[in-house]
Amino acid sequence: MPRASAADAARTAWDILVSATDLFAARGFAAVSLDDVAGAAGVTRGAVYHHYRSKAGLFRSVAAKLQSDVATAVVVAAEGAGTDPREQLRAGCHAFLDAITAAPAVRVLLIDAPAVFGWEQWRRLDAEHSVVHLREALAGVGVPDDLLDATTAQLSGAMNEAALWIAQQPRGPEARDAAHRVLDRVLAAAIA
Amino acid sequence: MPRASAADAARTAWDILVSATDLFAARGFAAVSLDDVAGAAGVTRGAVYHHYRSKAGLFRSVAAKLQSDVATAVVVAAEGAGTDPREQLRAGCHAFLDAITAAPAVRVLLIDAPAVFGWEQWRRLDAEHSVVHLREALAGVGVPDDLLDATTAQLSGAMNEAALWIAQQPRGPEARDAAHRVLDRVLAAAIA
DNA sequence: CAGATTACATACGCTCCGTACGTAAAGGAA
DNA sequence: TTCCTTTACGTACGGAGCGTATGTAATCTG
Repeated sequence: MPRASAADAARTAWDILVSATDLFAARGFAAVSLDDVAGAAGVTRGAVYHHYRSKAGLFRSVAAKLQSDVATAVVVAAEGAGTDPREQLRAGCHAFLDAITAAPAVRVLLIDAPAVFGWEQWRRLDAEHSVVHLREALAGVGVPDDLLDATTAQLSGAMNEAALWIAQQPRGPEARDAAHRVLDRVLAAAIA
Repeated sequence: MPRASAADAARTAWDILVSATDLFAARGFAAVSLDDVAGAAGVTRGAVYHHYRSKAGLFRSVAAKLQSDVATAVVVAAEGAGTDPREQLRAGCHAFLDAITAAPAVRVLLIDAPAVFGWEQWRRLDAEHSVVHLREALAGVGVPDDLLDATTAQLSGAMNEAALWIAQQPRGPEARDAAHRVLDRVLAAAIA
């Protein structure tokens, strides 16, 4: 089979990434083979291994993309919420809930990623992109240093579980509303 | 090779379960083969498949055992905390943190289980054993019905993440102490 | 325009899961 | 005791799927 130009190659890599995102989100990491991904992208496994190191490497790229999208939404919301650190924290947290439940991100980021990468490695990736902002925001509203990491972890855990709960709930709007209200109470406690 | 009596068979099943628990906790579900488990237990894969339906079935038994141990510790602590529902809730939650971080349970229950079973199925198993008590306790301290599930989810998520955080932290006692203090603040908010 | 490199496809070995089958001992029934 | 059935494994086999090695043609570079 012939070969494509540099631009086409980038397109191929992108197609693979999109197909992989859809399949991983729908079936989970373990239930998706690289043949599935290659077939959905219209290429063979050779192409996948050319653009990504391994199945885990491909998954890493998928997760990084989703993570980045969520983080962007959070930052935008926080910056658009004025200058009060408390209000920025609130806006960012609520935006996180909405962003991570809207995308096909929930399963990939919150279920499979820790298992595929191992928790410590996943934690580092998460910390670099998303949790940094939460940690900084909590520091900004006066959470004491010795409780900062523990507070960040528990708040992050609460939001993640809330996202999973929303995603699985049949009544979408009501569940989302309830989750946001509970999150406000939890937030109030964390920054009290 | 000869055959063992009924008592010996139960012992074999138990040995397999123990070996599997150790290996799954140490390396994670995906990185452990049934040959590894069989070898550690001193049998062949045939014995494993005789006592358990599949790799996932074996993992399910491992998770159920760990889950049951944690739940028992929580119930004992709650019952030993007097009759005040608030105090029972507090005692149960703190006992949960200690129990799940003490056992080799963290990785199995909080990282691999959701990925292996899928979140909804895992959620059902978890709800039956552990989260029921949390939900009942929260209802008992006056959390309104329309926020009960959301509160249960977020509190559970906060505790799970706290457990993972403790397990990964180099300074064990300090981290544990910080997590318990933050948990008290979160609890206070949830039941306010 | 010729060699080097890129962008794939193809082919192969290896690991590992699940199942089918074999087998020998245990636990009754006569 | 003796036979028969069932249990408790071990062994052997097929298939899926990952990763790597290799082939090949088009593109880029000088």
